[in-house]
Amino acid sequence: MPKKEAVSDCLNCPIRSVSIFSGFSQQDMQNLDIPVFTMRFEAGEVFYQENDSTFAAYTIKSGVVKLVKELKNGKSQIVRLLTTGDIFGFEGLMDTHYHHTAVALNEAHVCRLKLPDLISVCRASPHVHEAILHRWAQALKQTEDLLIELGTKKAHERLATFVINWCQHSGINGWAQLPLTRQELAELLGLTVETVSRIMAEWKRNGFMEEKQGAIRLSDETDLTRLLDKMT
Amino acid sequence: MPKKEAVSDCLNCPIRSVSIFSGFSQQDMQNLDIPVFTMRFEAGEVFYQENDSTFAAYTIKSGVVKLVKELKNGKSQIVRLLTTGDIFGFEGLMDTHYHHTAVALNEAHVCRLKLPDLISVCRASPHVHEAILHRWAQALKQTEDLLIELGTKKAHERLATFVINWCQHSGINGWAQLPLTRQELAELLGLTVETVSRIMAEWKRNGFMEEKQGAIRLSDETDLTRLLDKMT
DNA sequence: CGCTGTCTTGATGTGAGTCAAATCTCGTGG
DNA sequence: CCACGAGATTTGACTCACATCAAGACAGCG
Repeated sequence: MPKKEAVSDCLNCPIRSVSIFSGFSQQDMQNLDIPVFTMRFEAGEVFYQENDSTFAAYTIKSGVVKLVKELKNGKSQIVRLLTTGDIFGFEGLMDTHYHHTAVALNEAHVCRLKLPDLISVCRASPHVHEAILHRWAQALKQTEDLLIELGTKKAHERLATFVINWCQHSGINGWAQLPLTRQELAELLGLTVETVSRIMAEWKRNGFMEEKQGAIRLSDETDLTRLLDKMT
Repeated sequence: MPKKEAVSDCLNCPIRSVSIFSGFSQQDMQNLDIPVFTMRFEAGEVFYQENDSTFAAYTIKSGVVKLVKELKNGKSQIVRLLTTGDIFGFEGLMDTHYHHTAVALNEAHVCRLKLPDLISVCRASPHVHEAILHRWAQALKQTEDLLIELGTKKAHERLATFVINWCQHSGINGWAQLPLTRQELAELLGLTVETVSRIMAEWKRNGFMEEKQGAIRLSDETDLTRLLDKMT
């Protein structure tokens, strides 16, 4: 069960600078008189399902969230991965139903904004409107990048691109928490569990990569990188 | 050479109802005092290249335009196909460089709006701002759909989905102009020319499809459709 | 009418999917 | 604290869809 923790203190939010309220002054924030709730979701918990009626939008304070689409044939495709500062559920601004299923991959802290409130903020503030436009653009770019991976690259290359990016973004002295199962990596990259497993196992044997309790580290980044610079 | 035809008569534009000015009244349109040019591009002509400095945005009055990305390894991926009513080059609103190369696939008539003008219109009119947000959302959806095709489906299915959609949208009594070469179909669907050619040739032999001077027709849509309803 | 580029077709190779089973991990309850 | 069991991961053997390489066939156009 997701837990509603508290009314958010947006004014002092640690991620405000990257949020949709980033352009706001102290004053603006104080005028922002709508309820925002901080909530905690456990790994595996679902924010909403594809085709549910839209109801609220979310900002991630910490944690990783996947947006998935399930197909009639039983397969799933992860469409986007979201982390701190990212927003989701904003299709509710223009559509009556969610476009994806949103699931927490690890413990996640998010702020929830009910849509009617969001809409009124949007109307009132060009800042927010603009910020949201930016987020859409960003999402599109991200999706296009993944599209290109799937359309033009082989299994090794897709996985290498992903792992390298992931380690760059969330790496602490080389080690990066990897909250995705092999299955999920497969669903993201358009592969099968077996293929993902085989490749990662191979890299670990090679010494390209280490893995320890859900975290990975690229031992010799150059090797894997060499795999990539032939491409892009 | 693209030909600048004339200053556009936006007020009486045949596609105004689907344009970003769709919410505008007669009055609004008359207040809209910025230069818009109608231009004609021939098949193969390039609107702009990826990484060019952004300069103008376009609305399609007629014709088909592809947005492509070229990779270091020589491959290309078509990221989106655009037709009447679609807009492109709008990343210029938030970025200094174009994200794709835009190419006309057949004779195309477009309206060109210089970015500084567009920005001022945007600021002045929430209508436009909102319309653009909608377009962005639409582009994202379209890209996600393609992503799913590439991530989860086999060659036959990808091609079938595409052809069926294409014929539904642009079909006149069954016949639909198909301004894409096999090569371009391949670049859109993450396949090779040979695979595309083989599959389409097979369908033509089977009687699933006919082809005549650059146009196609699904003879018995049910057969091809049956291929698909197992999926989605 | 020949040339260039597109499309088709065949022969062959291989990357990755499929099926199946062994092994590892980790949370749970005894 | 350990044993158990469910799920995740790895590995192997096999298959097959699609890429690759290599020619022809077929436009459309100067």
